[in-house]
Amino acid sequence: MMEIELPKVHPSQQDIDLIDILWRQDIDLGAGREVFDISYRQKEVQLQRQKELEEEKRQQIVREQEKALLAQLQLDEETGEFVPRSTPTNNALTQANTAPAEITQNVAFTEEDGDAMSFDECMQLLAETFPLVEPAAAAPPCLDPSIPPCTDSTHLMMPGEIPMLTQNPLLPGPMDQTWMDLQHCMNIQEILDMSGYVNTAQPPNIPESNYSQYLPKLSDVTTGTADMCPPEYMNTYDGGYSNVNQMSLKTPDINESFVPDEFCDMFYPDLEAKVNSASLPCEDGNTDGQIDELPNTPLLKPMDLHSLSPGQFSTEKTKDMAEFPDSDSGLSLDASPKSSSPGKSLHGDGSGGFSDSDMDEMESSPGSMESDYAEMFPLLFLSDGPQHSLSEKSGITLDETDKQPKTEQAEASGYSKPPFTKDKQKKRSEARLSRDEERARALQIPFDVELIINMPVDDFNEMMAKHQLNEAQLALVRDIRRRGKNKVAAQNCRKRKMENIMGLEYELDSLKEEKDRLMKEKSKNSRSLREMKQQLSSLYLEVFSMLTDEQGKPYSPNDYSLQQTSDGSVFLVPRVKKTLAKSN
DNA sequence: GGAGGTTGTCATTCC
DNA sequence: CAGGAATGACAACCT
Repeated sequence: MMEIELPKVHPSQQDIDLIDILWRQDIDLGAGREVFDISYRQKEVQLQRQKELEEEKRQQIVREQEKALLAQLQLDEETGEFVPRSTPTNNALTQANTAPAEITQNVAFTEEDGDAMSFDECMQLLAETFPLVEPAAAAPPCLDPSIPPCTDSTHLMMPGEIPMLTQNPLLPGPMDQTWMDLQHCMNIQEILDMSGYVNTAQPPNIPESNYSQYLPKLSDVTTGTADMCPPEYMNTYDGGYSNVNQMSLKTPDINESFVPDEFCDMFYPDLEAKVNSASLPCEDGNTDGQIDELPNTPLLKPMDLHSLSPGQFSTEKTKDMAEFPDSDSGLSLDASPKSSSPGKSLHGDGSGGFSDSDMDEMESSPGSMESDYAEMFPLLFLSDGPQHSLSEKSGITLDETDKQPKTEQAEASGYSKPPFTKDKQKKRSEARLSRDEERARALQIPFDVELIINMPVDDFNEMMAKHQLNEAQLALVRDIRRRGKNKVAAQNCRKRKMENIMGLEYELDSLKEEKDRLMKEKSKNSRSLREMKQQLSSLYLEVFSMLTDEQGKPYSPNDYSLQQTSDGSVFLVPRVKKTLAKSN
């Protein structure tokens, strides 16, 4: 389309230019919209949320696992029914990993063996002792899918069969915590693979690197934000998950792991989500790849190539000085819009002062000051070998100044795309940048503004010392540097602020979802517990109905209760005696 | 023409 | 102490 309108003088060269321009426009467009377009931000946020959701679910799986394990152990400590063997914590954890049937087998009355157990306690014991009665009691073996379901055998001990779950979940540091979480996740994956829930093993997600931690330059701001998760935000979540994990270890919770359906609900969808989102890191990689594919911008502007000798500053320079008396002596005071207005020029005559809009006009007019100045005030700096090496040494790249002439060239030659908002803003930005450039030129400062801003301070000072600038020039150069630094800082600050806001919004959403999830889980557990109690109650009564004394009379559940000793045998204990023992 | 967003700049604080 | 990052506030500009 566009080529038709072009004079086909040098088709090949034009094609190349066109490709280059379009390519740059694409790059600019992509980067600009990523940073500034709210819809793109939201997409990025959604992407990030998806990833965080996976992370959360993965942590949730680990949490559930640890909860399920420690719930049993905690149950011991709270009720005193199950006396943990005098083993180290690891052994206790190992025991906790065994099936509930084994736990039942380990049941031993404490020193209060003679004490009465509550009805619920008895029923719980019964439920675990006679798992055939109701499915809920048989469910615990499904707690850990890696363990073959324990049937009616009450004398099976498999302490060493579950090595992966014997790891101490309390980990020393955040890195180790993250790594162990990943290991847990992998283990769960393997478990599910073995149990046939998942077909393919999913490699563990590589811990997300904090892309946002490295945002020192505007170019990074505009290009490196495919992953928009703010670092503070990510760190907060990392820490938060670690905390939750450790806190969950102290939370006894039996019910949620007892129901096989729930088990499947908890694990399978998450892993599925994991599989579905496995391509996310690749996207990041692509983004990075794009960044990497960006051409290494030359250190110097094309304009710089026309460097002239210092001696070429001649009468034209003075004429130009007269034309642009906005040379505000380099005082930062003059940088204020008021002082830059014609009427308030420090020079007082107001004849040559120009406002920002004036400068915009001058900048936007074709063949205007930009090129004129380039000819009139070539950068002396470039004729200076040492400084060049300095800039190379410091790795300074003048991206904006490198791109700017290209864009102008494209616009001038009719290649320009439709006027995007971003373009206008970019133009405005360039115009603002040019304000300092104009001042620098007006004061005959022989350095590029970008160089002044981006140069390391040592090199900058060296350069200042080498070129004997007057006070006004020195002040202006320092102001330009300060403003340039501050401009980038302000951009970063705003970006950070936006990321913080988005992160907080996401955190709020996550907390709401977590609350809903916990509420549902609570009601589900309550329902399950209620059903279990009913089943155990009926079982208890059924057992009592089968017990008779010497005369063949049935025992009354009101007068007797069932208790189980450490060797698994069940005794009928009179309730009166229990009450008395308790009172003691 | 006014509201809201964007950007640059200044002042200030902190590291 | 200088340099610079961070940030609130303000103004100019744009949509």
